[in-house]
Amino acid sequence: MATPDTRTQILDAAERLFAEHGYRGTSVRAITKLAGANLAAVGYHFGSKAELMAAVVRRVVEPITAAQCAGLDKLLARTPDPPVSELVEAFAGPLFDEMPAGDEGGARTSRLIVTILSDPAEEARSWTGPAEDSVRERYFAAFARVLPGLSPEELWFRMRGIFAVTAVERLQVHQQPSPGCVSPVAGEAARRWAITFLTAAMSASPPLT
Amino acid sequence: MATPDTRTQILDAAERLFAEHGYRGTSVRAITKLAGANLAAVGYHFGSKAELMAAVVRRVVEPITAAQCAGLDKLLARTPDPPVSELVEAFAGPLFDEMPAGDEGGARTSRLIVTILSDPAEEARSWTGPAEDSVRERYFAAFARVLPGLSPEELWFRMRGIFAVTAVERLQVHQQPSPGCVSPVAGEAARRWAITFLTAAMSASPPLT
DNA sequence: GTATGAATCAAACGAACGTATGAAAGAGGA
DNA sequence: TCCTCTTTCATACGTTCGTTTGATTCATAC
Repeated sequence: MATPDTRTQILDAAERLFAEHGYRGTSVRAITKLAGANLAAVGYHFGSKAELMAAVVRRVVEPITAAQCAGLDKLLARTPDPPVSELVEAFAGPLFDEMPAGDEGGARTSRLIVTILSDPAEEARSWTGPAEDSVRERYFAAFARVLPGLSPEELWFRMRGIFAVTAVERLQVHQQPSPGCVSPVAGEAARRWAITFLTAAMSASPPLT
Repeated sequence: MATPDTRTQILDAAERLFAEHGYRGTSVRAITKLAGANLAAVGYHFGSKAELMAAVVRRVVEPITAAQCAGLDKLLARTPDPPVSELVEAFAGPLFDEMPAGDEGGARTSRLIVTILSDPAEEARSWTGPAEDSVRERYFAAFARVLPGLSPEELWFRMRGIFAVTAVERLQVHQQPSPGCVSPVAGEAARRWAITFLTAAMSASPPLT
């Protein structure tokens, strides 16, 4: 197996370290050292640390967004009113599935996603683009159609809930468990649990008042 | 109104800045400047930046944990098998309610909680203590009793889900909304939506296989 | 061979960081 | 007033950070 070029090795190292220590907790020196590259290579290949982060995020998020989009297309081609459980699966499933090659069981990707979402760095706001917004709006419309009793505000609330559960769940898989707390389960079981949990939550009747 | 002492002003400023920019994104200089104190005051009153963060977290988390604990006591004094909805409310409610004085609508607290949970800094692991673990285990036992069909692993999964939804939800209230996405709602409505959403999720039958 | 462009390298820059120091200021009792 | 203890202050130390520079290496085309 041929060793990948410097640019790719930096992307791999950065993805791993950003996921483990966050954007601000990762130094360019640590990235280039892990990648076996020179310190100046980041500037040469990416321009700056922030642009490197943007490239890392793009590489991770794009296949997830594409899978979410394809899943919705497939669902809507069959029927305009798919079951809630299948909408949930099409939306949340790719967050469990889509992993770049070399990702150790999804650890890097999941931590990175949470890092993107929760990083208070100003740069983080621009790390996702219009494609992600578009997919989210299409799912919103589909959910609104099959859950007509919900106000738009409450539906957005619930969609954020889907994201919260999948993201935090996958994050905690790779943190040491708290004492007395059973270690989280990765893989197929967690995916099934999440779909069950979220389908019930999405299907709940809105509160009366 | 008398201006509080330097120590309190530093705590307030630190809570706000840590919540907005994370632990690593906040400098001691920024904290003391916002507090109107001298740079060396952090070292004098708290010893180090990490110990200041621990003091901030303690001040925020303690009333929440206490309220969760009291709510469970009250519930179990009535019946050993409370409804799931009331367990959910007792556990998640304080995350919406307990706010230190001066908190602008809970913004600082909520962001800080998410910052604690998601900060990749090693120091963050020790920011919560045994009291939080203890409360969580008591709720686990109560949920296990009224949801006998769930394996311990799946129940832990669902409890993490409760936390994920409340934390991320409250986080997003104070971020700018994505384009096309209705702005999140704070306060009583969000609380009611969360209880509904999470009660349904917790009550779901476990997946068959 | 040799010229050319991309890629890599060691080294250094200025800025910002957390922390430490010792003097100055203030409060309270003898 | 004088002494003592707490608190505040300006300042500096040593590190680490992201970035830049200019030379060097290397493959390829002439």
